[in-house]
Order: sequence, then C-alpha cells, then structure tokens
Amino acid sequence: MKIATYNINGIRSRLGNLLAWLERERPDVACLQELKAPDAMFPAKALAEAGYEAAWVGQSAWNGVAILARGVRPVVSRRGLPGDAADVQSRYIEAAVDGIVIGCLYLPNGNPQPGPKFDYKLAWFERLIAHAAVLQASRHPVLLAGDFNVVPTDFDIYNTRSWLKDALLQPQSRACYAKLLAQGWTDALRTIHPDERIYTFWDYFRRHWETNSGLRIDHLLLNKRLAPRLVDAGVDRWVRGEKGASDHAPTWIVLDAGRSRPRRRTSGA
DNA sequence: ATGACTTACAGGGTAAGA
Repeated sequence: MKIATYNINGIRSRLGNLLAWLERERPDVACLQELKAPDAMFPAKALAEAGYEAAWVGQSAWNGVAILARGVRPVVSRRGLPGDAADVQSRYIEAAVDGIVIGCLYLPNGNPQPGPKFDYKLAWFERLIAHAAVLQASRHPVLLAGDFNVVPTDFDIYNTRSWLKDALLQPQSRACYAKLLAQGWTDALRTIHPDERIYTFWDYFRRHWETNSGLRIDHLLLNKRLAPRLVDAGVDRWVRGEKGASDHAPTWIVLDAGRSRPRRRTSGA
C-alpha cells in the first residue's frame, strides 16, 4: 500500500500535473495540501474519472486539504484541528482508509517571524501536538502526513545561510517537531534514508530546482501501531521537473499489507 | 536584498507562499 503527501499549490491550475502523477505512480492514498479552491470548485469529477474518491476541506484562495483514495471512499473522522473554534483556516482533514487513520495537514508557514503569523504557527503546532497525543494513544494504526513547514535539522536543507531568519528553521519550530516525534512517531523518510540528503521542496527562485537547493518539509509520521508495517519511503522527484509543477514534490511511503482486523487466535490442535 | 517566482482574486495590483 502506497500513501503519498503532495502540496499541489493550487489544484485547479495544476490538475493536469496531479492527474499525470496519479496515473504514473498510482498511490493508493494521496494527501493534498494548498488546494487554493473553495469546496464547490474542488475537481471531484475529474478525480473520480481517474479512479479516486476524495474528501476535502476547501477555502477560497488559500489553504485547503484533501485525502484521495483509489477505488474506495475515505471515511472522514474529522474536518479541522480541535482546540480553537475561532480558527477558520482549512488546514486539517482526517479520514480512515483500509483501516488506517490518516491525518492530512498543512501547517502554517509562519513567515515573517517574529510576528502574528509565527505566533499562529506555534499555536497551531501545539494544537497538533495535543491531538497527535490522542492519535498516538489510540489502538488504531495512524499516519500524520502533510506539509509541516518545518526543516527538522540542518541536514534537511541544502544550506542554511539564506534561511536563518526563516520560520521553517527557527528553534521554536524545530522544538515543536521534536516534541511531536517524542510522542513515539516514526519519521518515515528519515528512518528509511538515515544518511541521505532528501528534499521535498525547491522554491521557484534562484534556480533552486536546477541546482537541487531543496528543503525537506513534507513529512509522513507513523504511530507505534503502524510503524512496524513501514517498508519503503521516497520522493517522486520527477514531478517537480514537469512543466508548470508545484514547488513541492510528492513524498510517499509503502506499507506492508498488515491485517485489517486482529487474527483470531486458534486454540487447541 | 521589503529581492527573486508563481498563483488567487480580480480584472490592477495586493497578498501569500517558504
């Protein structure tokens, strides 16, 4: 089972890129961020024709998240992150697919910092940490996947020089990520590739794609129930090189089949 | 380097992203 996360950076303007990727890589589940589309403008029909059912939370102009599943309907368990009823930004959706609870998230960027946007990022992160504790403790296999807008360590960026003031590298942002992992989550990409420079985002400026000047900010975190099923992880870099590409590339894991229900113990014999 | 690119919304020039 292949599950991917992909910040599409505008699902309407990049629908062709999305469909080409789905057709070629055929992920079983795709978590999308930055739809930049209101609910009514989500291209559900085109995705259904490509074999994917979807659940989404849209918003005009910015944000927006979705979970696509090939051939099955995602069973939504939550729209929006708990903890702040006044938060109107569409950054979280959670659904079960094939017995796995999947939280798809788009963590606030937080720039410029310091400032209210950075405060919002850290507050949102604390709400995520609180909800993640509940998910970690649940008896279900759980995956948290999305654009976390955090470069976890200096090994996860080509060079820190021009990013030292950026919200993605701040000690507070990294401390939140470390606090989350300390609950027992497995960072799939780093676990499978402990000694490799891996990036998931290359900005549009300064020929950063052409020079492989990237950042690792899209993450897939497995709870203790799910982690034993991790088989492989990677980045579909070819997508970033396509015409009209998002500035992120799809990032994925492969899980073994597992069991949808506990096997009944056979007695006697 | 309030930079550079790119998109949404709107129908020009901001706002936002990372």
